[in-house]
Amino acid sequence: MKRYNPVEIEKKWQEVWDKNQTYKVDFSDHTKPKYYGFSMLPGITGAGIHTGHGRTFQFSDIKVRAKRQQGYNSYSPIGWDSFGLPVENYAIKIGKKPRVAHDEALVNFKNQLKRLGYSYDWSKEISTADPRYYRWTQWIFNQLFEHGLAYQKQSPQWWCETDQTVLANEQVVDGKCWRCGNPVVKKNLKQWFFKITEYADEILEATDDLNWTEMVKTMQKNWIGKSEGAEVEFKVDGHDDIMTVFTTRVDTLFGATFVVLAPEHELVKKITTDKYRKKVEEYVLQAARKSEIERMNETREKTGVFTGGYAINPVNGEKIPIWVADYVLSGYGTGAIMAVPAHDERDYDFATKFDIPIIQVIEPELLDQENPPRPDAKDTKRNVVMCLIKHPIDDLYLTLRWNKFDWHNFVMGGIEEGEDSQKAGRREILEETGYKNLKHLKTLPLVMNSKFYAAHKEVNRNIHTTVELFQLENLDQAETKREEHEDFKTEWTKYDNLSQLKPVAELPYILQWLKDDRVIYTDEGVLINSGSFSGMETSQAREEIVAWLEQRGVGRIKTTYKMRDWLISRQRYWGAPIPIIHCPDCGAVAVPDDQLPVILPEVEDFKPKGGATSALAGATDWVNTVCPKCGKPAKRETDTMDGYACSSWYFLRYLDPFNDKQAWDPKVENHWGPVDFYNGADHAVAHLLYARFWQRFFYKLGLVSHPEPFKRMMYNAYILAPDGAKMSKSRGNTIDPLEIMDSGYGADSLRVYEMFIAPYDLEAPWDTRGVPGAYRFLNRVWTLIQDYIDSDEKTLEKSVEQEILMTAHKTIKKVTADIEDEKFNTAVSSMMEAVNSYYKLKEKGLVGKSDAWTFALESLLQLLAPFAPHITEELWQQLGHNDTIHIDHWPKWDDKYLQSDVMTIIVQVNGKLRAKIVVPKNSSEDEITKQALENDNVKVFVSDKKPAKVIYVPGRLVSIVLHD
RNA sequence: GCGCGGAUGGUGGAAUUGGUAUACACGAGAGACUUAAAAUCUCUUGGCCUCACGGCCGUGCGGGUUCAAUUCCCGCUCCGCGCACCA
Repeated sequence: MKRYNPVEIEKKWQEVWDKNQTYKVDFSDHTKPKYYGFSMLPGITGAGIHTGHGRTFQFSDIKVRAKRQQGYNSYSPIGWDSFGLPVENYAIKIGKKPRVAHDEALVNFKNQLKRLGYSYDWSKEISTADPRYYRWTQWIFNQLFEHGLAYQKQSPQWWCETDQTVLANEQVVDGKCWRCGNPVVKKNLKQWFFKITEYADEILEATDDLNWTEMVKTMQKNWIGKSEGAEVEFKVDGHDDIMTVFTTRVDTLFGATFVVLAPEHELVKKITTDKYRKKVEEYVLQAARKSEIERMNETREKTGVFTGGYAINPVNGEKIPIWVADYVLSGYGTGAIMAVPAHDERDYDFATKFDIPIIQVIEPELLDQENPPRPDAKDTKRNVVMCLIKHPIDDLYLTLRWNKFDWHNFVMGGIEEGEDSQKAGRREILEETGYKNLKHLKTLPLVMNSKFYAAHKEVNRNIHTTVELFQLENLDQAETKREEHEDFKTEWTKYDNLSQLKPVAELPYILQWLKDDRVIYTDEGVLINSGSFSGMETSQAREEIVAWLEQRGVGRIKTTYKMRDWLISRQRYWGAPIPIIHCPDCGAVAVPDDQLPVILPEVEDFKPKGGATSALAGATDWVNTVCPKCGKPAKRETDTMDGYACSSWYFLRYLDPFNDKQAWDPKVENHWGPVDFYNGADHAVAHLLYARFWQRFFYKLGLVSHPEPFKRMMYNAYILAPDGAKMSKSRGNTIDPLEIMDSGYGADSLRVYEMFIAPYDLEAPWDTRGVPGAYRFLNRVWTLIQDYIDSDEKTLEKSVEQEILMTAHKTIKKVTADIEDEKFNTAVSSMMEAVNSYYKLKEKGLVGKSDAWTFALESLLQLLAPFAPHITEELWQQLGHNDTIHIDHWPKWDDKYLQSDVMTIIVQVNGKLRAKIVVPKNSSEDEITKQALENDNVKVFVSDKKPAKVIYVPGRLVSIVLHD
């Protein structure tokens, strides 16, 4: 019997696959359905890949391999993200030129990936730094430029001092550079942008329908950050200037008691009066000096200064002060806001700090769930005061416990003509409780509308409640004159027990107020203090107030996005040159398509110089050229493109990698696009948004057949290091797949463990004993099949044959479904179960050549092939097959083998498992329940009691319910 | 702070529409084979009680719905991730 030697057979089969071009795809072959899948383009670094990356690549390999076996023409390409910061920084580190450093690192990458046995079509390998590739990246730039989607703009941008370049918003994480982790600063520079914002709405709308990991969809939606609202114009008092603000809550316009400009806002200088100029200038300067990191780490303590200017609220003509504060961002909306402190937390904090009035303009509408209004009762409307009365010393509140109703609440009463709520409160307290010496502490700054059925008066109450907090100075009581004592008793209640009061619909707000001394109502409700709009629902008011403003030309509906345009300029050498020539007469002129590629010139010193220009500026021969339009001397653009540009279309180049007439042939894309399966553990926002943007642009140009590039995007987790930390080279805790393979376990064991370790979306720590475990499993598969090969013909007993076939068919069904559902870990488990079950028969000497065994073992190999391609190919051949197992070999199951002629029924007594009974499949309900009740153990628990109920769930259980 | 996940043995993790909790693997223990070890094979392995049959408890905590809850509902605690003054 041959022994399982993974190192030997893996080498052998990798050579055979290479030679036979087993995984090579013929694009023109349309005889089979296509399947196009792969993982995110690997970025070249000095470190190579670790087992976490390996797992990521393997997910797509399994999907593609399974489809290939299922009769699809499966294409899994491979390529390299060769341009960009990681390679350049690595080159600087090892003191070699980027091209050389890249080529050397690539050797290790290729070796790793080849040894892992991924089914790539290596004949179509691409690299983004290959001029034959970036020629078309530049061509796409020209297309965008031509369509007004690439433009140059001077603006403050993120700048990384360490990497000496600007960064896109998406590449700044928590105020730090995504690459080096150092804090970034803002620099005002002239930069190239792609106008992704033009596609924001389109991309957003299409997001929900994508079959993508939900988290990624949510992140993208948040990143786009669409918010629908209105612009409102405020006249500046005594100026011709108009101050435009953006708001999503135009319904709160009557509650605006001040307006705020961002420190960078252009109006700040103009409207500041001389008296406040010094302070304002100081504040603006200070805000500019603050790094973003400082702003983020700060507590949210509001700061700001008054400008001396006033704005006029268009809706009521009120003059309200104009402030400058850094809690208003210059880059969002109009960089100016109307502040409504009653209904916005930030504005509230600011207003309380600077003593600015707060005006409530929305009243919450509350319904008492336990005592809802009754349709047959009369409706009564009242203004009411609710009195919270604190004990003079202890943390207790005076409450009323009602005799006839299940009520427990605060002292309440109507506010009468000529009374204010405080006065009414004092009167009610005296009348109902007799307490007379109280001091008023405060008023809840929120009047609430609530509706409930008042049982003691048999009417529906619709009340507007003002809540007053009093404290007793002492416990002196006057005689209470009324008979109300008969209705309730007074009671001191602890703060913690106030939540049990009823009926008090206002309770949540009251409790929050007592606890935090801060209640800001930001939800929907009904307008008050809002002129002719009072009484209107907020949603309706939003529409009507905008209409009102629009009529007068001082406002309009407006949609704003958080997403900004994509900044693509990089002041670094190692990237695709931006194909632009700056001509003194013609301006920025695109290099004509037939002159592409603009080859990245060889330079001696490629290191960043730190200025606003890249190292390319030093290549004078290259920089100095002539204008393609007028022929006059002109200079080339020296910025290179963001590496993300290169990786935003590679999935299209994969479909036509050697085309030197066009980026890809739309006819090929029409058959092979879009990508059926795509996965990765990074780039949830940046790369995936950029790729979607470009795909949509290409779609408009008629170059691709679908508006979305990736049908399925599976966002997987990375495996953690054995120490539970993130695997990283700097921590020194990475695990190199080569090391594991070289130690004798081979790629297949590693691959099986990678899939078995955890579900794809779970971060699980790497267990160094996991690969040996997977090896044991494969070794059992090997032994089992050797046993079969060495055996003679055998006639199996019927029951044994049935058992084998049932296991085989069950496993086929389970693994097929699990791969489809991307539950790779349970797919492996079920194959292990099958092998364990076959092994038991083997130990009994029951393995022998027979149809059942042949089917069981061959189908097992076919199911295992995507996970462990080498051992399965070897054993497939040993079983006498001359073709590869990896093409067109997938087993089918038949449900008829899954049925057994008996079934196990669980018997529960009072919900507890008491017995299991085995009954023939066709038993009737009566037979089964009868048998259940006759079971000895069941009898013990039923004893002499009579079952009150017997529930039978067909094929599952009998549940016997006894009375006490 | 807001949003979204999650919490199951010593460990990684399984469990259709609510219906045998802990599949599979790792680790641990015992045994077989062996001069011995490794490898391999078999058995045991949630806790407590019991000679055993079996019983009681058990899926982060506290309640609820149900004949029946890891699963559904309400309230909490802790952990992870995302967003973070976005008007």
